[in-house]
Amino acid sequence: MEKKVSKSVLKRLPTYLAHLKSIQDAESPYISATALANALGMGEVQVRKDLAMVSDGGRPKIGYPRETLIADIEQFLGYDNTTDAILIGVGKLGQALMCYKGFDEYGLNILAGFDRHPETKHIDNGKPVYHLDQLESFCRGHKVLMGIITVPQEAAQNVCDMLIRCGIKAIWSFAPGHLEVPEGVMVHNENMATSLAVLSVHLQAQMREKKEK
Amino acid sequence: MEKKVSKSVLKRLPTYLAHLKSIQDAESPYISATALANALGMGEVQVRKDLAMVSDGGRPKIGYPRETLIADIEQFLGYDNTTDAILIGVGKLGQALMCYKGFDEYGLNILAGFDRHPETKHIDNGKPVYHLDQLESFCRGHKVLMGIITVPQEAAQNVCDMLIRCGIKAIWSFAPGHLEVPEGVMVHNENMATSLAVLSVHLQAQMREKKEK
DNA sequence: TAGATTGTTAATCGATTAACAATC
DNA sequence: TAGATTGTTAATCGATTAACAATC
Repeated sequence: MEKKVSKSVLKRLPTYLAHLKSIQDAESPYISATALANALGMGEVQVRKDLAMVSDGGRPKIGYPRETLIADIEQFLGYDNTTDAILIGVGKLGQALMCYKGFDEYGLNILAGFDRHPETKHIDNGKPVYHLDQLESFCRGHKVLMGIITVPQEAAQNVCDMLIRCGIKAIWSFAPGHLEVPEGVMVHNENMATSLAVLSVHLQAQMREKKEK
Repeated sequence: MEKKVSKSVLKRLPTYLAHLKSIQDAESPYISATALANALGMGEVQVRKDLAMVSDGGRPKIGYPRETLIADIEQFLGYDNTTDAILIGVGKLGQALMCYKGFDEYGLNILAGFDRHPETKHIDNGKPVYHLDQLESFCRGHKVLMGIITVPQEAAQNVCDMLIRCGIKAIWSFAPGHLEVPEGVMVHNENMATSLAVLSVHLQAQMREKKEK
């Protein structure tokens, strides 16, 4: 356990975690890699290997104790100690994210939103919205390391540069374009266009198939 | 051009497209794979190979005519003819997606939203919100093939089953869990948890590094 | 012609899958 | 013991990168 884990493994871990949590009231307190794989439609060898990366609680014939496995994955993903984040661009999407309660489970805590026109924005759950001018002092003061970008594409790189000046090390961007960042800063693009591309091409293939019959 | 394209290539295409569109007023009407690669921080061989999959307009020494390339990628991704979709679960996220104007560019058109309590929901841009009871007749009537799921995890599989009964072939889900679907139907999970996992692990590594110094 | 760029063919790398030994 | 399951080692597969020939 605790070896170097590739990005592909990393991306599968939350899926396991979600499933493990969803069956917490099951009969047995144990679950095998095989059972997990079947439930998620994945290869059992892959699941077993992935689990071996983050846990060492597996026992032949029995499987993994569910609670321990959940704890191991959460610890590995850093969900056990919360990450503070700020969000820039309090439009509809920004508001949706700020109000989403599920992030607690992932150890994410959005402290505040920032916007060019904070006075017109209101967040249902009472989280504050500040003017962009206050970004740097807030980030430094609260030692914030993660920034969420939900501004239009035109403003994204600009906002990104600001975040970097504020000491942000991880950026979660919902703007469709590429962002230029220095080394040591990680950007993850929540790329809706990518998802649509995959689905769109699938539908095209489907329709072509149908026609040919 | 028009060969079988792997998923990894598919996922990169929207990135190229976005960049190409963002520089439409550049001096030259041509762009080389090298230039694209540099702008996006990618390997130039990879970009060239990707482009070769969808276009045949590249000319040595000159590069690709930008407009043609854009058209080729859009055609390949099926962005040129619009896909009609419906959305289920008109909460904050659902509303944000229904109001997002950028989807036009990807050929996606969200016709309507469906909800268990449509009377309490209102969409800014006037798109209709219907009761779930009307889902099947609407989908059949409008020959809708794509469904977007923005309901809480507990309801997701249920809604998913409904969509399949309505003849939906592509599902874009924002619920965090795994969805069970029959063959021929594609699910794409917009998995926020995955993104967070990648960023979270990066931050952990960063902090560990800092401590060690 | 020389140089930049394309597209293809071969080599490398990494991730997935298969085979198998270990263990409860 | 027999069978299920783990974890590891080897084989396969696919995707990326490197090398090179073709072309404007």
